[in-house]
Amino acid sequence: MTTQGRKATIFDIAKLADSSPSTVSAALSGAWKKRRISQSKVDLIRRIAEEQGYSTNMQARGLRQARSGLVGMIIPVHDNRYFSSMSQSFEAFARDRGLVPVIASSMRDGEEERRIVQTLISYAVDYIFIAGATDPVAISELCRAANLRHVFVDLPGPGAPSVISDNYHGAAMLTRTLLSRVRPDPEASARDRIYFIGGVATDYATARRIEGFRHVLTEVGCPPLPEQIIACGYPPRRAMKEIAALCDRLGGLPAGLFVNSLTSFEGVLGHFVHLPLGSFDDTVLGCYDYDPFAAYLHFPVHMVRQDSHRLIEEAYRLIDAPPAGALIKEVAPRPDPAPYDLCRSLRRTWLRGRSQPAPRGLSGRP
Amino acid sequence: MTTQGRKATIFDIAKLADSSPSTVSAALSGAWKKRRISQSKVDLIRRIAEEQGYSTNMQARGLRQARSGLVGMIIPVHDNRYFSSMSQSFEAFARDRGLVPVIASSMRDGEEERRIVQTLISYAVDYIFIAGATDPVAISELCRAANLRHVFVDLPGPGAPSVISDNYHGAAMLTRTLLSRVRPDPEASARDRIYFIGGVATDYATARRIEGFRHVLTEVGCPPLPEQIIACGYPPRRAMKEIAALCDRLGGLPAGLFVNSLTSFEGVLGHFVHLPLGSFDDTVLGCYDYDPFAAYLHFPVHMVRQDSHRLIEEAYRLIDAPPAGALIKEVAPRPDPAPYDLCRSLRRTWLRGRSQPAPRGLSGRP
DNA sequence: AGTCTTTGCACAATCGATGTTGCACATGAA
DNA sequence: TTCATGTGCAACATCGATTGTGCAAAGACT
Repeated sequence: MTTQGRKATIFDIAKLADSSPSTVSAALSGAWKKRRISQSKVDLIRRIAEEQGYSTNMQARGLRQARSGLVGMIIPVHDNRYFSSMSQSFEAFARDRGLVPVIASSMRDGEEERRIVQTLISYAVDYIFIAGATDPVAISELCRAANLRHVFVDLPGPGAPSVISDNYHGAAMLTRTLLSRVRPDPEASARDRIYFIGGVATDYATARRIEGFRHVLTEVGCPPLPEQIIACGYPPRRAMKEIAALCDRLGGLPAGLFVNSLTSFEGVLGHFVHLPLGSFDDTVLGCYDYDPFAAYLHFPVHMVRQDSHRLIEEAYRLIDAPPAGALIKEVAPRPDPAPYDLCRSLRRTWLRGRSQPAPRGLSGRP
Repeated sequence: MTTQGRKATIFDIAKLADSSPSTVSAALSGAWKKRRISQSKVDLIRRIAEEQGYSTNMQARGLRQARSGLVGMIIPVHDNRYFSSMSQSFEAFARDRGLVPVIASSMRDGEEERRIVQTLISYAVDYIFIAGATDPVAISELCRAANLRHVFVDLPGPGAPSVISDNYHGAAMLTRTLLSRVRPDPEASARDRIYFIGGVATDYATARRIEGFRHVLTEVGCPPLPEQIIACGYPPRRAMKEIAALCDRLGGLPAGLFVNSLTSFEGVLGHFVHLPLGSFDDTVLGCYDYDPFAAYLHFPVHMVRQDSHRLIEEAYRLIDAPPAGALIKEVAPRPDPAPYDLCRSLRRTWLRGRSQPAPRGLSGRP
């Protein structure tokens, strides 16, 4: 390509091809059949464009077409396996459609979230996904005003379709798993109960999980006391503080812990580092969300694996065929059974002592 | 705002303010002092714009100004703590500058990477960061042709500044840590050695880490044999296969394992699940990269913590004051000591049996 | 040959914002 | 009163693509 200062435009190509800008545009955009441009001219123009390293100026195209080819997605944070897996799927599906994904994190700040929506509107994104919305009502309003298609993921919102995990049944499932290792007893002391920690009680997802948690405990005759539910927000630091306070109150770790999210789990872990050895032996842990590393901690953790890929897939489906109202589509999560068994067996071995060390590293399930 | 079909433009605002589009533009863009627009007119225009829910059409502005306010970043994958932390920092710095971050993942596919660069160019991004580039030479060429500022991160490239981790010394440090638990012995059997696994040997970062690894081993009189270095690529699956094959060859796990990245570590873990109990007792693990959950696995892992925030900070610095050539700025990583001690002590306790269980959950360092 | 149709393309308006230019009016000095 | 100097703003060209319209030339048909 001619190493000029500026990028080539359709005008430059037109001059070189002895043709007009509109013809060049049609030839390169694929509209040439409709516009009856001859095959030979198209070939010529394509060759020259190639030589010149031409590429469409998307700002100009977008301005003219009142679209941008961008699709936005808002997530609370990037550095979290659940949301980063969503980003990965979101991006893959966007590329399949020839769209460019723009992913922004709100840090769970409602104002930041609104600013991001405004910005995306300014850039004329074709539609947006909002995952884990902090202020869904405001978002819906902004989008409606700008006539912008949108779908809520993970946390539902009004005035637009939502795709969410089946939090109620997922939580019930996890609670039952925890109960399989904690004998339910209505007379149990505070320390012998299961505690729910993390999340915001007014958030739909957290609320539904708490309902599931409560339902199962009630079912076995041990309805949770108010203090068994500690919805202290999502940031790791909060969970760390709360778990520390809880341990102080109880004189030790409780019999079971239902952690509401990976970020809260990070905080719980942050406290565990400070605990004396053996502290975890009589505690059973569950986490709503999956992380491949968290699944292999030095103490067993039951995890609920949300299918972020399917969440995103369904979200695209809803964007393509927008239903009228604020439909909510639920996607079932599944448990991740392997780690616990592994870890429990491991511990048993360690406790048994190493009289007959197993051969290192040869394959074979425990 | 008047609930029309379309969004308000400066023309609409001009009409309502009994003024002209250029005046509205100047009033809203902040250039009004330079253009001698009266304060009263500015106030009027601002009020009306607010009422109408006006927001600048960034495509039009970008077209006119030949800039977009977008900044791009390419990373290999989203769902990896190292890169997602980078995204987080990248985004924060971008917002500080009033720019909109566009983050894309290449899946370590050179062709995809080039397509992404082309796309970003089409959208007239102001500059781009490339983290963990797969084909840095091609990227530099594309950017130069489009006259696009760029910086390489994590993996250096030609023709532009680079910010990378001090892989050589980081790897040397990690190797020395591993050696503190594996007696170096020139006569050691294949199984009693330390193996390096993961990464691409021709990648700069991996190459430097291998150099550091080799240097330290050579220093203690045990230069690594060729088969001790298994640069099998980044995908988890590859590492899983290789570690399985290695275990089969050796009749068990080796004495030490230097894992080149988190993704490879995921693969290693994937194999460990299939191993019999007690397999890890005589193996010391190290991983170049940090993940908060991976730091607390059920067996000890030494981790090198790269300072992704500083990497990005330095990258922005280099973008702002672009040096002439292909300068390389190195940022020191640091070890993450806590987990190993914790885990080792934990194990000791478990092995000792539970004659006197520690009080659960009360604070106090091990 | 004359009319009609089809082919192949160029022209010009348009998207919304920016920034240069110039004009009308006001104020102050001579 | 006249000229110089400011002030406040509108007109217009521009960015690079898309798209509705029009118009020659070539071929088809009577």
